[in-house]
Amino acid sequence: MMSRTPSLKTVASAVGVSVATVSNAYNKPEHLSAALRERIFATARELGYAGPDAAARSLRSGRTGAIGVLSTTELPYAFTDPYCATFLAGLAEVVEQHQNSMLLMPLASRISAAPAQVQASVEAVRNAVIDGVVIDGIDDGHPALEVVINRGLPRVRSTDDPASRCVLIEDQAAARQLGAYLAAFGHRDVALIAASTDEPGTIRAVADDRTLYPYARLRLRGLREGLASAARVSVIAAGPNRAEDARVAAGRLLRGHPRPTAIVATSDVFALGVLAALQELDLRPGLDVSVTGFDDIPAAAAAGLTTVRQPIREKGRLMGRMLLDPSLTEQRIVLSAELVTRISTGPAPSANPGI
Amino acid sequence: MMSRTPSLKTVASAVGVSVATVSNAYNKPEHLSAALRERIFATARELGYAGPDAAARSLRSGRTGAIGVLSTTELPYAFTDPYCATFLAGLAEVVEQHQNSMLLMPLASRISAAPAQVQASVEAVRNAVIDGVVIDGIDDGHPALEVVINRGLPRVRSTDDPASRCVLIEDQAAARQLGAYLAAFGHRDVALIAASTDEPGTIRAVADDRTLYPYARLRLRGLREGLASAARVSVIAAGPNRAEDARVAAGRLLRGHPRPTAIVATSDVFALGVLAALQELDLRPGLDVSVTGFDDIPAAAAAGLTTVRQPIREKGRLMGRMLLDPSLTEQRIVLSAELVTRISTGPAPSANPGI
DNA sequence: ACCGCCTTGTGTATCGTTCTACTAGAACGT
DNA sequence: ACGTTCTAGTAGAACGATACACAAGGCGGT
Repeated sequence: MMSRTPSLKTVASAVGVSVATVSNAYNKPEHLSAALRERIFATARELGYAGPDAAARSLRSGRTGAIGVLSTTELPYAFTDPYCATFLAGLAEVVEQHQNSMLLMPLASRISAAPAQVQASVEAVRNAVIDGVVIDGIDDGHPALEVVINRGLPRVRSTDDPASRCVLIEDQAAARQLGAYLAAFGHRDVALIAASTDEPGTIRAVADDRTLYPYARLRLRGLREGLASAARVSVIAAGPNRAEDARVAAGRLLRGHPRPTAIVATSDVFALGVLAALQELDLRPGLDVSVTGFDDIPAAAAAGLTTVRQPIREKGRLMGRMLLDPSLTEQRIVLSAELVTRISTGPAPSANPGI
Repeated sequence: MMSRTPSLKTVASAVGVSVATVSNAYNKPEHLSAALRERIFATARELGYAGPDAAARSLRSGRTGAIGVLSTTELPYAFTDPYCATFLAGLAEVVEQHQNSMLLMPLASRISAAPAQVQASVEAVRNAVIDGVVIDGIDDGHPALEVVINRGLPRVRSTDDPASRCVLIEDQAAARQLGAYLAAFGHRDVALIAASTDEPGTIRAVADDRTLYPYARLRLRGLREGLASAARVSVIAAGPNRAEDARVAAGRLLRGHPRPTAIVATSDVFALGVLAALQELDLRPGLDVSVTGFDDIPAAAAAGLTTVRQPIREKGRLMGRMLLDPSLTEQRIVLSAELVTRISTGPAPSANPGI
């Protein structure tokens, strides 16, 4: 009886009008008489026609009503990572206001490690039916980014790039301030626990910053500038942003000799792991060892963590607006970050009690 | 020079082969010689061709590589609400494994209140270029759900429905157990703070359960069954799931007379708000007033909250697999929930000290 | 020489819309 | 009567790919 799923044509011939008219009934209701429009909708309902096909409509009209999201945080962790969840929430506000949907695409950040996964994310971007992309923290040259550029999709990045519109947070400047603050407290031996594209669970000292996530890299640079020659910085790459990895990494650092007097983490999530490690060893944050984070997630205040506050949600909102709100024409917006000092930092312990 | 964005045809004529061959180069690389394939890719790169157009491909092939997500939790809160974030994380695991993307669509849960918003979400579902939909907690009859059904999209629901595949959690049974547990403790006057489709900030006593979210409704029913005739239940609808609203609602309840001996919340997020209200009034949870939640989010354990543990992440995973993994053929899966008793509950205070 | 089969590649119909340009007729002012 | 403008609707060409059936050539077996 029913010959496949009905299309515009089916409805058109059932009603006895042209396909264009049926199309207009859905898209320009004011361009045809109310009577006919109702007749069309009635027949459509009767035939079980659910409105114009989405793919065909996108193909012909060139619009899709969805924007893509590409983030360093791997999909399953995006929702539980406080930074990323806040960012997405800000973005979602704007997406909702503009009656769009958001397409989250899987992304392999670990370029070197998993070629098949990288290929998968390239495919995902290639096949994504979207009007534009918000790109949070992907390195220049990432194949998925290349596809976005090649496709000519409007894009907004959170990484400085003269070829793209972008929303930046003054990461590096804030980290510099943090470095100066620690230097003033007399810290001479600082360890940085940095998020990297290594497998979760990986913990290794690194000399260069190549495997670090872009944001971690900026923070390391800023920290070095702020500390200047006051302190030596050792860098531990500890996989993506999981508290557990930071706890283990900090445990090793704290048992090592000489013990760093300050541990800087590239995120609050990491810093909370560091605090856990201190507690296990009965060390007092701010007195025995200073600890700092980044982001100022809600849990940071509760833990008394010195950190750098960033307008994460606002960043999400602005990136969304750059894509969806034509009245926002800026090419490049810089948001400032702010050092928030709490009890987890203090003067470096004066001397090594062991000597 | 360059005549628009290049298409398959452009590349085909540049290389001197048919369009079908270029298409094959991308989709069935093994069906043509390596030499030719390379030549095609080289030319494509040269012309700035970014691979087959996503919309056209979806139209012709009928596949899109994305699944839709429809949730009662409004988009901006989806990421910060612990229940929803966990659910999405589980779903995302599976989506990533199957190399799909996920399309989050805005949804107005408040059917009655905002016709324009409802219309917007209907449009979003209509225009969504997806292969299937995961639907979490939407009521039968919601217009957006109707569109999904009409479009004939494969769907998985978390609400019992003989016409759809579904993954259920034994909400009601667990709530019944909770009711019996409270009854055994001698509670005679129980207040339920329930998530509703009211505006955030709304707090009102309700007689019927019509405005409650579907999950809240089930929990109320179970609770009533478990308490049976042992206690009277008053229901407060407190808007969507925000701790702050529950704090205010609980404050009113606790200052009222007679004061309920137990406050049941339809989620842990709510319950944490209730605990905050107790603290403000110097009341001791489990001694002066018993408090229970639902979900067993991480913060619940820390707060000593009696709650019902649900396999939220697993539910997300299973719903994803039902859509994407052909080897999972069940039509209906029921997951069990478990009562977790902690210090926030105890015997009802023996008598009203005022008398 | 002949058959079948594999490999590599080709034409072309088709997916279901929206867009552009156009028309028939009514309404209207002069 | 005539030109203009408006309304309600139409015809047919895109949009950019993939599916399907088929063809040319090489090659091995009998």
